[in-house]
Amino acid sequence: MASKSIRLYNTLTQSKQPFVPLEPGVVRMYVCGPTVYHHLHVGNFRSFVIFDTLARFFEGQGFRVLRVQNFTDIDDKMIARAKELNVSVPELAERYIAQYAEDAQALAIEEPYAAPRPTEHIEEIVSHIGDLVAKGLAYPLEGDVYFRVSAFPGYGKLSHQTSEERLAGARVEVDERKEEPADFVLWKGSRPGEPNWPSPWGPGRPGWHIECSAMARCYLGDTLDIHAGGQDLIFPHHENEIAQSEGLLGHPFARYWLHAAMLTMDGAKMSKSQGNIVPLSDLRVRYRPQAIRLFLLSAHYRTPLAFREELIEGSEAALTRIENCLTRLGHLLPHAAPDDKGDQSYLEHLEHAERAFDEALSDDLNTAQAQAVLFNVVREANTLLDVDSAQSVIRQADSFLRRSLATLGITLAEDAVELGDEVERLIAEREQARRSRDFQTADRIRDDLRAKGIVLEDTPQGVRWHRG
RNA sequence: GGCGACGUAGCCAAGUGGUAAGGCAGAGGACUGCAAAUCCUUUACCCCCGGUUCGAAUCCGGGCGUCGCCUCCA
Repeated sequence: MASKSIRLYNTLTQSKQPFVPLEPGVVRMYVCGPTVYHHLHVGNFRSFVIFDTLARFFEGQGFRVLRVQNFTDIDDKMIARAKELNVSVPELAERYIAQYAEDAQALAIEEPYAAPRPTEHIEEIVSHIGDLVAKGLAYPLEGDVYFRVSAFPGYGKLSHQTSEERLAGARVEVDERKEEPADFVLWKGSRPGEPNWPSPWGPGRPGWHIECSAMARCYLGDTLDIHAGGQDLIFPHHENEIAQSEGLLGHPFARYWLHAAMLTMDGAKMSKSQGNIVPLSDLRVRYRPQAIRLFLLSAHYRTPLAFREELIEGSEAALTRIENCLTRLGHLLPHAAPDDKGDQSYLEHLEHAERAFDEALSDDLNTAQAQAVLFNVVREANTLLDVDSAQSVIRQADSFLRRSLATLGITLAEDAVELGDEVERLIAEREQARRSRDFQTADRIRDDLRAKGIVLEDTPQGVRWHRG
């Protein structure tokens, strides 16, 4: 059979490559996290959910995953926003890190191995910059420190464009003090009143790009297996990280660079600066978070995904369909034939589906394809349950669905098992009424319970209920 | 202008050489006391024009259109 290898599209090589970790069985993965100055929107979470799913898949395949995802808690935006809200920068950071945590929990994003913040790693950052200066790769300038792009020959290898090529279309004001327009800031001297830390070049704060280089190295070592983020980070952020890290250390910073495409809204990228954002904290109270996650994984991660609220509604319907299937499986299990063999051909079919599901995710994390496999199993299981069922089949279908959902990070809330005596009594009463063909009473009870959020469904195996 | 992508049913979206996954929505039907759930049926000239090939949504060329990055950005 084809190799079981996982293939990932590497932005660096612009091709899909078999994934081979540096250390067998361990995946060292750094995901660029958010700047915590505002509510995060659904678009931000697309990439976090995607790379969380990748980590879950690796784990399911037996890897140990060291996933680091940072919080940027100091930069110009943080300072400006803190001033706007009249709070300190650390207070601002705490507020939005807490907000992120709530959002992430709702979307079932697993706790990372580490969630570092630059303000807690100033020492490593300053030291990294100092080494770059000593090596001639950076130069101090009036309290700032800049990276000398001309001293790093590989600059442009990730974004596949040299700085000269970029210059042609440059529409940006160039800081005339810099040696070259492409040089970027590593350390930013502070102005009065701004948060600052001591350094050999005077008080200041880290530039944006350096934090990831320094913190990734700190937690994961000199070479990462995977470095991931949104496509909009390819340039300049990740290009600069490569320069900072490889310039200093002299070997590859990350072996696989993964980039998630943007979530779009009316054809344009969802982004704060364009003012077309939907904060996750708003969305998740209107729609089930699991449905939001299902939606975010409904397209392949390198394809732009169109966002509209009605699409989330569609995902809710799809999610309900899966849950109904699981409910049916659970409900029918006690009534099924205790036949150990079950339907042999269907069991084989399920095994095939399991392979197909893994294969889809192995192929550059094709979550859309994986979802298709999952929904096919839902339909086939339903078909089977309509006519016949054996316990072995039910158990296996149930376990396939649960395992697949867990891999995608779709965690289903189990209905509370307790209905309460009163409700139990009403359900029994309705059953009695139905048996005596008193449908008026039966329907009245059903309506009453529905009003209380308990939905009854009559099946050949007896009444079934769910909350809704 | 440079670099990188994309254009598949009403909508979202898989599929990189052998006549098109999946989800949502719509229509019809089966089942049901009625519902609910479920199942079945049903909707695609794969942007356009050339080329390569026995054969292309899939490869090549051209065109049209859209998006991203080049400035903070997941």
